[in-house]
Amino acid sequence: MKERTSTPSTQDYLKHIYELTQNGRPASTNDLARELDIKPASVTGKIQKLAKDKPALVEYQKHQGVSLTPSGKKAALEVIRHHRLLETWLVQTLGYSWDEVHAEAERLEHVISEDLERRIAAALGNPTRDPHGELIPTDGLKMPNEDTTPLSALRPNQNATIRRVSAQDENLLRHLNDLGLVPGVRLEITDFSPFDNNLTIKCGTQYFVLGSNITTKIFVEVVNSSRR
Amino acid sequence: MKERTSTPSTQDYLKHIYELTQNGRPASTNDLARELDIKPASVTGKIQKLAKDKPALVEYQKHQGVSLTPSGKKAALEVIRHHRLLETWLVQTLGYSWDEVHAEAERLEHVISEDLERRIAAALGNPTRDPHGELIPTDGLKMPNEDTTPLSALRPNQNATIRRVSAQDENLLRHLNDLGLVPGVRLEITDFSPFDNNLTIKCGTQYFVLGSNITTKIFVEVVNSSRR
DNA sequence: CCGATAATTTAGTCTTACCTAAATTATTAT
DNA sequence: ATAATAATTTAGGTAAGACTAAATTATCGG
Repeated sequence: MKERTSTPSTQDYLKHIYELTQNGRPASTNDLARELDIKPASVTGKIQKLAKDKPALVEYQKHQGVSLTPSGKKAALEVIRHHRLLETWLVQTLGYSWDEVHAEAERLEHVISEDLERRIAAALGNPTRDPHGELIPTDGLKMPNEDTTPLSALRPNQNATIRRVSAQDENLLRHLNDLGLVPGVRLEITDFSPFDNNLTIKCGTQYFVLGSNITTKIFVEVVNSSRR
Repeated sequence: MKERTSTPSTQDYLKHIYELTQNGRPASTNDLARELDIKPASVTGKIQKLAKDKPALVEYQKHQGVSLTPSGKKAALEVIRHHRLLETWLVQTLGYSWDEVHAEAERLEHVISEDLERRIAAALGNPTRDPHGELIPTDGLKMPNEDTTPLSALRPNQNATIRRVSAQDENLLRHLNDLGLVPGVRLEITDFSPFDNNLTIKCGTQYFVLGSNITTKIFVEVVNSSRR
């Protein structure tokens, strides 16, 4: 999160707790504060309030971190659905490129109605992924399953298809777009350097050497071939 | 304005001052408070701040009411442009009817970027009027001129074309839509009752008797015919 | 196990913007 | 003109939600 013009909303809290919590463990005050670009002490205050609201949106124990209750998770998925539908809409109907849409969607996601959400979804044909390949929670607020691995986990001779790119940095996204490393694209690992964890991949007729700053953000579906 | 969920933004203040000020006189604290659905005392406080900000967005003297400075007017026209473009977009691309769009646009108008504004305008072919016939301020934030009269000012034998309907009430708008009293439609005054100010109009093959609650909200362009 | 360091929480302050009630100013009718 | 009424402003209170600094609790290497 870059810089803050106003105070983070409850929805912002929930969204970031959802993301930070994807690893299975509760989110720390510090990490949340970094994401929201406010001070850890302020997070503690807000979290304590969210935890004792009724219905409680988060579960919280001192020094143990925060996680979402079922209603908190619903609210988080709602915002994420908004965000991803909006990004898809901006790209498909107004000619935005995938690196330009994040900030705009970030502001719109909080104010669109359920009615508008559904109309946008319908107009787009109820898409299941946004322009980055991220899954869009369903109307019923279920997050679809997905079986992907970070590109960084692959080794020479493995083949894979890019499913999603989890990044918001505009420059990085533009760069990947220029290289053609976008969802749907097929690639093969041709080399791995244990020293710096660089991967060399072959993509169409081109070869790229990618550092872990990139390979940890590209998630692929492994194609079980050339395994005999 | 119906009910308030959050605190009115500066943009809300400016937009309503703009509207209330269209009659040439400054807006009163009371009227503003009613529009914003907060108490007059709260308006005074906020107004005093806006007046001494730099650059000042409003001009203000105790007990004399508020008006917009040039920069305040620019900011107001910006929001109004957003609002009207959004309403047009909702109607034209997502199948909303003109009575459904107000509340949604009211929330979106504050968060869209100039970039998105221009893309929406371009995608719609840079429209000059919104679905209610209201003029959309230009990209350069000039409000186009218009020469219309309220329907209530017409008298029998006059002919006119509906240009805009200045109302947000959903029921009223739906009603007018059902009757076919929408921008572009031609009508003729056939009767006037000085007692209750009701007008009878002929519109196509139908006759309607309209009270002043309606006739003051429909603005028309008078056709100089049948005047001999 | 224990001290050093890092992470987190508490306590207290500040700002914003609402509210109500009281005081003031303006307007209107007699 | 003046009393009654309406409109507006002031004063003081409250609630959020940020901040800093100090206190507390956890974690980790030796």
